[in-house]
Amino acid sequence: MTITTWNQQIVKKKNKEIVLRTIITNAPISRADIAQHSGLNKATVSSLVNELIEEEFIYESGPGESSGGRRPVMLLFNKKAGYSIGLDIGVNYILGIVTDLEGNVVYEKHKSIHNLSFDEIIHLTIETIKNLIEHTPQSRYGVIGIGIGVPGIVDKSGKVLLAPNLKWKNVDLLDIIYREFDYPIIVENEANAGAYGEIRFGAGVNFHNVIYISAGIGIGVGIILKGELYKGMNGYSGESGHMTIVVDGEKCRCGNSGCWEAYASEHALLHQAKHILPDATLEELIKMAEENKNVKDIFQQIGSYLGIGISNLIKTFNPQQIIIGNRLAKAKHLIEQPTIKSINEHTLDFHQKDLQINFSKLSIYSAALGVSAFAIENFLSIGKG
Amino acid sequence: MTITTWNQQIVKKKNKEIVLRTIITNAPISRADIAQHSGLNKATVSSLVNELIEEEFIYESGPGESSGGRRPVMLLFNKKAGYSIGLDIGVNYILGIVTDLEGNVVYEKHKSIHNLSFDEIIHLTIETIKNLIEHTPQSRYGVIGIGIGVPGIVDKSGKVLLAPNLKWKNVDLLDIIYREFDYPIIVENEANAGAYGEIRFGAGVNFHNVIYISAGIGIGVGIILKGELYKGMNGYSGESGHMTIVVDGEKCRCGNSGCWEAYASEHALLHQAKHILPDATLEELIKMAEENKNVKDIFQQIGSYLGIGISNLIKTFNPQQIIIGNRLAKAKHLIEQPTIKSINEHTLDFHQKDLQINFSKLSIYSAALGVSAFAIENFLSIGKG
DNA sequence: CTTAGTTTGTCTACACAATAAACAAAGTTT
DNA sequence: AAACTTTGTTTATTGTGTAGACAAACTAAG
Repeated sequence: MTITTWNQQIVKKKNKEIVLRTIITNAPISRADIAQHSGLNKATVSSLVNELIEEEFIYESGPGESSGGRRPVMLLFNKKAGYSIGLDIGVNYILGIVTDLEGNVVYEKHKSIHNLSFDEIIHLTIETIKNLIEHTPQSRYGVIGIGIGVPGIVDKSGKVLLAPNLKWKNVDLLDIIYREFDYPIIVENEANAGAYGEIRFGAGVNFHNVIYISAGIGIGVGIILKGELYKGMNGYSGESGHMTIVVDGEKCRCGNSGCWEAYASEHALLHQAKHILPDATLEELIKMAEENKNVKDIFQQIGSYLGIGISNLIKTFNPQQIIIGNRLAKAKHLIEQPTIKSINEHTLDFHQKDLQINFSKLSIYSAALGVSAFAIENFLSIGKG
Repeated sequence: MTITTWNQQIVKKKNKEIVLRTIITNAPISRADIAQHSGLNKATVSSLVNELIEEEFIYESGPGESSGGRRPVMLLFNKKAGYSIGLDIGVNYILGIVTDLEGNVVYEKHKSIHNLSFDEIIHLTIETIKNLIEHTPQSRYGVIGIGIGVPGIVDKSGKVLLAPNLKWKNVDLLDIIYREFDYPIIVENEANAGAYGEIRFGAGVNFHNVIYISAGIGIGVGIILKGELYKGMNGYSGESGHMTIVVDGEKCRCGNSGCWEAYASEHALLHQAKHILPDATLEELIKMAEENKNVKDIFQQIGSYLGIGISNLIKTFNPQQIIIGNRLAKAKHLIEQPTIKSINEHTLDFHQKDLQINFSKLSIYSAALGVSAFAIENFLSIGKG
């Protein structure tokens, strides 16, 4: 059982990473500026930059503006050094994307699915990945990894223990996919993926303590602390949708009663709207709410309950930002006000100071971009010499 | 804005810390064993060990058992290299302790207080610290720091924003104490301190994701993630006592209704016992419960509600361990069973796998030992050359 | 008791990364 | 045209960790 010890190689690797991230964040930037920005010596920066150029992670884009002396050589991140693949397996869709290293989608494949068997879903997933790989542009490092988001409980080895809406139990998804594709593979819970997608490319850029509320059929929570995803002991964190907000309240699908998601999810919404229009979809109800006061009231109530659960999380985490995402975010114009009002009423002023409450910016792409970002992150931190 | 860059000095410091911690954890241990255990080179270990001996952080305790060759020289941590001071300011007591670097209490001062004014409490605190310093044994590094735990919301600069039970508001306690004592000072919320105390010296030793429930007059929560205290954006995390568990439920002192602590705290207990015996104390009720079924039932109900809130936290954090501490832990024999039963009923099997539910081991010392440990930790990581 | 082998801890030569300072290159300002 | 400024590279130096040789101190087998 050896610990991570420190030596010169690690120092170099860490500093190289600092240089690369400085370039990614501040591009275009010169060697001299990197040195000043990072505190590293000019010579060190020069040497590391040259290695990064050699490895095609960055490139020189030509001279910049002089500030009274020799003109600097500006450096840019080579976002096309490799490409990442992200998949979001939903209840009635599979969304696959190919992104460059900056998270720009260069190709996507969206398929609606209905009542497919387990085998059919797996087959479709594999076909989708094959298609995505085929459509990945040529590059130095090629496909640098595959990330897959799933609406369920995923352990740290990439096994899906339970995905009620997919009716999956103990599916070793990572293993199944790895048998077909010899790339680094990441399987992650959809809420965790969405959270990461948003802090990397969406509403949470530059935020470090973020709680992402994935409000869909159920409610999942993605927890970003100190800029990193928190997963808990086994990877089962963020099941806050099942926290009790009404002791002995409404029955929940999980067997308990009074769970948050029994009051504030899409499921709860559809359930409440049943007596107005049975079998309505979220999208239909959003339209109806324009003219039907009763439907509008239901959205308001959902927002209000959403705020109560969010308030609970705020008290526990004292986060910098709350991001509301997934399907209910489509009803932003209907639920934003009641949600915020409810949060205001239930939360102490302390906790609301400096707190941002936002909706997802990446819409349906949150989770797919998130898993894609995991793969990129992995590649950038271990992929370099 | 310079980032932490990596160079040889930092490498050395980190490795020295690894060597020291290896000794602390595995003492008595030889140089050769440290090398094998840490992965560092024998020569490196030898050199760092000699520096640590020079600095009196460790010492050679003589030859150990041979394993078939030259007998090893065993090394021990010099727990008497310095002493730390910890204070727990409670509602009706002040507890001060002096501990060695291993957290052993070498001197303590316990004072009960009643209805003291703010100035009187501050004065008493300062007098207590003076007394503790006087009773600190002579050592190489003397008093290495002072930690103070307070039942209230503390920001990251050591300011007490709100301590309802002390009736404090915006008290810059760190500054007040620092004017009197020129030592490193740490002011921390009582639940955070208790959590840290327990993972360092109590029920949570060797656990890394721990939620500490400080169940006193109110309920505070200390959150240990990946072995570190999580404090949130401003330091206000862990106010989970005010999470809603019954929408529109019992009125809480915070202004909201249905808060967890309105159902599961000492305050809730005393409130419910009012009709049986007005003005009873927790200690009296614990005694009464032996023969009075009604009182026993109240404890059971408190335990049951305690479990509901704990279950909420388990779903969110997927922790490795729950530790129940502070005053209600005195009623362990009364509330343990109903609490665990309630947790079982409200929590998914996944989350209960590998989960430990324990009561505080340090009784009244949790918080004082915790802040003392903060000071020690601080000293050991930055105090070394 | 002798001898061979083992373990511990130190010493020496070396490799490697960061750094400071000198320097060359390429610009601006007066 | 001369002096100054800024950028980026080169060179010599410093300070780490490491491998391997070594001496010291022990065990075990004959």
